[in-house]
Amino acid sequence: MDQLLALKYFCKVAETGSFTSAAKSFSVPPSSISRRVSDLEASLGTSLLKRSTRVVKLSEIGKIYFSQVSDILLQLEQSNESVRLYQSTPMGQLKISSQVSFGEQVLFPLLEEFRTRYPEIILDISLSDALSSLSHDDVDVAIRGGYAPDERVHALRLMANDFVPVAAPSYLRASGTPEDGFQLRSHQGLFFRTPRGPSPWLYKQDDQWHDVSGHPAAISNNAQWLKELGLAGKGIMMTPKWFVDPFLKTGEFVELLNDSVMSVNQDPDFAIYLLYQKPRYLVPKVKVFVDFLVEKLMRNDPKVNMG
Amino acid sequence: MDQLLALKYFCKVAETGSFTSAAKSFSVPPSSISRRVSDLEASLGTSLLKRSTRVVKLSEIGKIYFSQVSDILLQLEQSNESVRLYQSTPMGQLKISSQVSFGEQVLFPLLEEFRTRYPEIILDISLSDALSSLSHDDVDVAIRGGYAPDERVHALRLMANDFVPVAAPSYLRASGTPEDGFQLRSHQGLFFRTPRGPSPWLYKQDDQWHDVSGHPAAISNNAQWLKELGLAGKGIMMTPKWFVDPFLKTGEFVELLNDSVMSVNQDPDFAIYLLYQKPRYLVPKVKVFVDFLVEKLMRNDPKVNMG
DNA sequence: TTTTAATTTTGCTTATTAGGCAAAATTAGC
DNA sequence: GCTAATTTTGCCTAATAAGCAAAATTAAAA
Repeated sequence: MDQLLALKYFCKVAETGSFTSAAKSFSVPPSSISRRVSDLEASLGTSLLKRSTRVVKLSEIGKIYFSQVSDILLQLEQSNESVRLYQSTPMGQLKISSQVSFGEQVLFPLLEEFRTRYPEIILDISLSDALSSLSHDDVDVAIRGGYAPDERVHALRLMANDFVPVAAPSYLRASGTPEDGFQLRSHQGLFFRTPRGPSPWLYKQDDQWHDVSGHPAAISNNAQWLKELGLAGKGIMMTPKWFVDPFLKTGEFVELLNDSVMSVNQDPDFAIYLLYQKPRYLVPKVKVFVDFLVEKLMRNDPKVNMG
Repeated sequence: MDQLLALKYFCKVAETGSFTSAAKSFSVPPSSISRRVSDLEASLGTSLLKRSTRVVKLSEIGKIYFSQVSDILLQLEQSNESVRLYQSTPMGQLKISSQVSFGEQVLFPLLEEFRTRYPEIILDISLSDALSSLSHDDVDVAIRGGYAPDERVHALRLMANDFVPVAAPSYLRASGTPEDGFQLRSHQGLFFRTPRGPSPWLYKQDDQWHDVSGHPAAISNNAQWLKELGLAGKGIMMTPKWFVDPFLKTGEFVELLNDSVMSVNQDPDFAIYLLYQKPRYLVPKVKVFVDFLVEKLMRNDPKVNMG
């Protein structure tokens, strides 16, 4: 027996005092109401209603039961309603995981606007360069450089992650400006260590990739420190453009080998990806965050790749 | 969709963290759990659970919904339980309607024991000689002299309602003692007025009923007053034995025409009936009252007639 | 009292939905 | 990468609610 249905029928009969009118309000034949209420009574082993053809009245226990059940139905309806509200108004904690440097450089400056736009969303950002699996940790969205991963997550290509070699003018004055990729091998290098090891310098020539890594002057997983070393003229650094964009504009960094294809990775789909779980019914807080980042970051890089 | 079932499934999954174990506790295949929960999510338009093959966790909204819903399910279970309790422990108001004289003479002396035995039943007695229809007024049981009535009520024959003519010794001394039924016609009569008019005196001879009503000395619907008149020697009264039983024992009243068949009614099934509604599931307070009266009144008159 | 009309209930059939089983898909841990 | 536990899907069967018409019931009117 669909007990909840029976309860709804029973309450409506109790309210209207009639099987017929209850049937009308549910758009079912009166016989359905009669049967469902009878089922309910049978399951409780009690008469809830005193029937007569003209008037249907509640029995004593029926009155008690009705007052309790109608309240319960109301509560349930409110709970369902609150779920729908949760759907419509983005709210709750939004847990974001991001690479450290991207987070500091790109994400943080954007978030204040996001917080203003969605004040009911509480942001919980954790920056880490460790590979975070979405299913493992309690993260709603993750941002990381790499490629589109496994099946169960959406991977949205946020922006390019092209690596370019840069150096401070003081370094170039002291050590010379490399004219082609292979010359990099004789230069000082500032290497970022990913969880999979230091990123090599890759140079593509004639459809062939060559490792042209220079002498390590410093290796770190802290991009900020490497950047400071670079600004101080300690060596050449392979870095995504977005990481040093302000310094390229002021001339504190100079981009090298403009016409060459350089990378730290041979995969052409290497990019910054926004990863989020693929729930059947997309949670609104996630949806608005995804939309927000797309709006802010994909203006000039609209190549989208759904995983 | 059986939403209540889906809610139960969902809560069990949330509690156990597993579809399989939830399925076991309901003795259904895991696929049923999976489908019902999916239905629920679809109807809410949200993901309640974060599934992975090993661990099932609640989503943020799932947590909120679960805490509310599990409470609601608990409340509902308690309501159902309270109905069952009501079933097992006789309690609540018991509305009894009775003829005035029977109530005063027979019922009231018994009720104190009943009240002691079932302290949770609140008795609500209304005495009236009007014909009360059970379906009309808010009466649980009705006691009245008459015959088994319509179909929808149980009519339990409580005890005989034989009418006998009685008179005070002082009256008999003054007016003589009637030796046969027809002599009653020349006597003074104390007549009880039912809602259908004064009750006649009927006398059966050779399978024939004769109206042998005497001269009306007084007519009233108040049996108490008529009894007092009778005791004062003002006339002969046709009365059920139970009404004057104590006075017959003390000799204040004398029963007349012991061997004759006298009545106020030609129906052989005329008796005191206990009437109660025929609910599908007999309310315990009614049941125990019926049982109580049967125990007290039907010892010597066990002829039962179910309507 | 009898009749009438509104209402509930019952008997049937049809449509919907949950259960049941097996196979496929998924993923945590070895 | 493989294994084992778990969830999900596909397909069928069984259970149950809806739908309709007819019967039963009874409060109110004639």
